[in-house]
Amino acid sequence: MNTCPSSAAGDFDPPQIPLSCSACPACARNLCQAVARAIGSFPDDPSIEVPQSVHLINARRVIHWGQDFHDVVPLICEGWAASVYILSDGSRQILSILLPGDLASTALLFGAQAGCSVEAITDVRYRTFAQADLKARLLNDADCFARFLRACIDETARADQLITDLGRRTAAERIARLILNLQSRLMQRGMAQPETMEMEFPLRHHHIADATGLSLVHVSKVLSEFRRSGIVKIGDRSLTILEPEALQRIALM
Amino acid sequence: MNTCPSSAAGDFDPPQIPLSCSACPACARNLCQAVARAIGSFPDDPSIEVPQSVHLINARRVIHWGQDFHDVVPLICEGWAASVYILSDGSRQILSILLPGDLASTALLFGAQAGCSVEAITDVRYRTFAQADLKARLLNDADCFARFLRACIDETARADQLITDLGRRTAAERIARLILNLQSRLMQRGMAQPETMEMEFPLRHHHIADATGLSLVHVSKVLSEFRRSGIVKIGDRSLTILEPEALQRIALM
DNA sequence: CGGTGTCTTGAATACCATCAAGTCTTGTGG
DNA sequence: CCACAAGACTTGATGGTATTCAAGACACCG
Repeated sequence: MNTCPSSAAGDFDPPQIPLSCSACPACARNLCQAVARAIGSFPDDPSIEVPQSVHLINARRVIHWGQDFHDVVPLICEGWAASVYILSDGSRQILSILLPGDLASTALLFGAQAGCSVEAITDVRYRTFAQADLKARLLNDADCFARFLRACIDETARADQLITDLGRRTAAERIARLILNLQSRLMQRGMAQPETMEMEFPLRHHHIADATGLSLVHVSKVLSEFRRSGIVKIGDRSLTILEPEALQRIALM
Repeated sequence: MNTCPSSAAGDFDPPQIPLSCSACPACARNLCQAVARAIGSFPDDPSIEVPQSVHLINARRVIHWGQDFHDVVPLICEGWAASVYILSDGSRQILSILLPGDLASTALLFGAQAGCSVEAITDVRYRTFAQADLKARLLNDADCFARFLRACIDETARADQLITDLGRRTAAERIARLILNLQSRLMQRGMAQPETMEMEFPLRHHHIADATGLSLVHVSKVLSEFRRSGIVKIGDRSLTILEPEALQRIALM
């Protein structure tokens, strides 16, 4: 795991960047590769590396403030993050959990101020892209554009699912679906074992609560019930799905 | 009001199409004009009119089935519609209420099957655009592309707001926000009176319930309370906001 | 060692869903 | 034109799901 001294500015080891980007499980299927190549900051050509666009940040720190204006958009390279909307009374709603390769928000690419913040769940390495660069590239590079559209569609589909989850499903259903969705996304990235059904799971209960629109206390009760009935095993930042069929039955898939 | 005999196929009066499109309050600010001009079906050049892409449909009918594949996407010309996700147990969640000028879903433009249906709330006139035409145009026409991005951003922002509404707000808050959102969107189109605060309001209670994730019964109770306290007046498919400040206070804006 | 963050459990309560019954309107066909 | 059915809205009673409040256990860290 990366640990960052304190500041968000680039305090890192330059030669490691190309190495870790090449190993990034999301590089091939996401915007990252296409955009970075287009802009000229991809490891293909380390001489044009743009190191100041890469940042390390500690868990529970804010990557991107929603109320500010930005001309850049962050892309998660390593670790977990979340885009969060914070209400005036202090309560919070997680709009999306961001995994490696995810852009903070595809719409935020163009729309300056989105109102939602991005927070690190684990220690996170991310890079930022300038809106102007991206906008120009999308119209000139068909591959970029196709990946961008794919990312938009995925994001919209997941948002629609989340809306129906919050509007029409019970607590157990929401939590089961969150787990299954994360597992599926981790599998796409080769970050979860297909056989053992074990996955990295750094979410705290309050993250699950904010993602599912529930209270922290109730999340604890539902998860305890899942554990008692032998559906999942949770331990030390990891989660194992012991009975996938049971979990899918709960999730109404 | 348009009344359509029965079928969804084009059973209409061709010369009226250009007339009504010119009068469309959404034409100027939306994709419609730019795209239609690009594809060659805009009233600017009636000779290339594509009448078979225009449809009339009755209230409570389905415009677009979510489980089917489509190579076209509907754009609302007149009337109100809704994009709805239907669960296996029959319960429903409205993802978005569609007003004149709205594309059913900007992501659906490219992603074939989205899983959500589009239903007419009132009698609706809509036109369909072929995905292929649009996709090509967006890359060639900067004005088209800009409007498309704007529509994407608006749609994403409203989806994010809906997620936090459903996850973190009470019934009264959700309903107040729904009313204010609709009023704001109608104003943009010149379809609501700024002075009298009166607006067309064809939503049934079950529409409000499905849009806010509440039960039909509870919607009735909250609206009755709003009426009793003199905040809104509801009558014959119209709604008047009598005390805007009170409504905004409830909505936590 | 206190401070902070995390998780758990129980009790009381609030919010909203469900059930049920009734009124009223709208549309349809005989 | 009337009868009937279906849709729309309201209201009260009851119950369940999830929140809030509260207190305690545990781990981690400076």
